[in-house]
Amino acid sequence: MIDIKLIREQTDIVKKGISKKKFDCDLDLVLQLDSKRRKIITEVEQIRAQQKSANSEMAKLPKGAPEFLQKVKELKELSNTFKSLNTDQLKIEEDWQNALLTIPNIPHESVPVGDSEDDNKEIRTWGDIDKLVSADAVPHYDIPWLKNLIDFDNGVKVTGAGFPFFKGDIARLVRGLIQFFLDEANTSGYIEIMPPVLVNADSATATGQLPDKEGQMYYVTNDELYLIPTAEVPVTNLYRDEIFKMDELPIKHCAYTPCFRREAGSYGKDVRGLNRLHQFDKVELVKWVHPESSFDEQDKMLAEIEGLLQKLALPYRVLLMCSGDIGFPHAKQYDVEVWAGGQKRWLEVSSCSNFTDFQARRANIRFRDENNKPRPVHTLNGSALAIPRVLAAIIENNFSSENGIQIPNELVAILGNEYIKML
RNA sequence: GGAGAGGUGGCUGAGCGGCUGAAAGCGCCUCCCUGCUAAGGAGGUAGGCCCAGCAAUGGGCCUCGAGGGUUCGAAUCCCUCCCUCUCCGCCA
Repeated sequence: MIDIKLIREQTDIVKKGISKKKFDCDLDLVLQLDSKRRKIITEVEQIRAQQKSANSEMAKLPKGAPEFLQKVKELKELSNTFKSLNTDQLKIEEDWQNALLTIPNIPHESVPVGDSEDDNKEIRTWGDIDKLVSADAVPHYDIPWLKNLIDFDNGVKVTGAGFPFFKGDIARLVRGLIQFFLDEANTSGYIEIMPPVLVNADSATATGQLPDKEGQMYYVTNDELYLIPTAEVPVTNLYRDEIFKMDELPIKHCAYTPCFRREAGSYGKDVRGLNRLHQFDKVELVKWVHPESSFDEQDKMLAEIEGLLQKLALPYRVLLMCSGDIGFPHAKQYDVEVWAGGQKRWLEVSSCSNFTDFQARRANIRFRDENNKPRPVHTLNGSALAIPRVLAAIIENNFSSENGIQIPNELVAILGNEYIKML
């Protein structure tokens, strides 16, 4: 969430910031509830202070003495006043909190203003689409013999649409990609984590999935747990309620997890084959950094992500997302899209985001600054990378009807074979 | 899943209705002493919120797993939930 003091003291800046995003929220309501809240807190505290001092006077009197009983009577009245005021206070604070939770993060000044994905800014491309991509390229879902190795039909039977089985060399390739991405992250100094894939509502709220994306997560009603849509959720929450020493920052973690997304309402042409699954594998990078360095740290992370695609020789482009297209908790976001030569389109394989202090405030993750005072850290994360679309790009870009699919050099060392042959 | 025990500050652990935001010890920080180290001495060491102030800071309120309840008053009594430990059962 945004610092309430910032909302109070620099209302115009905050208002201007959130108006660049596309989320419905009512800043005036927050401010109105905030002043009601502060007013009632002052009243309640006055009563409380009276109660406390009368109480300690009474404690010195002999029990049952007339003066004692007199005090009890006096305190009874104070107590009743307190209780009714306190009820009002709790209600106001709850409303205030809920209103505040619906306010999105403010976009950074470097974020282009825009309404939709059409306003995103392409900041660079890498690789030669004609040179790096096979001339035989076809969409991966149009390669008949691959249906045995990427088995959607049995996925439908066993679970439902969007839950394929990977088999044989494709299963091995998926495993190889996970290992390659984790190894690269380790080399860059990210400590590896294997987190739980179910989280509670507190965790989902802290990272911003709740209340914003409630309907996008699978929910286990019996135990009131959510299946994670990304490793970001459990990994960021690892340090919920922690206070770091300044010299402990930056903290860097990587994690592989399956990710679960209901993708409600996103039917259409983009969902074919591997392009959009309900369950997919992803390696995620998460960093906790000093507020002053977070945008530099974000650029470093982006470079690490790009390095992965370069090593796999997959052409890609980097987009700087516009204010209307970045997420609820985001201050700045880059998307990295790989070229899928068969479909002849870009597929998003990574999102590299700076949440500034927005998540840290919700999750109560802080560090001690120069004056030893706790302050929220900045949190960042980035996919490195989402596997199925990388897989799609490898299949499509490296395909030849003669040799099958050529495995990128970096993965040959892990998997042993250079090609996935036609069955 | 069943039976019992328990959840207090960075840690160990006392308190079991008012004088306890919390004894004592450990750890950590500052200072003193000291040829160095060790030992010793003095003090300090949770977080949040509200008010005043440009700020340093000061005043107040809240927090003893979470949420309810009893009471003028709860870390302390009662209820519900969560978690940990021990034993039994079950099981990768």
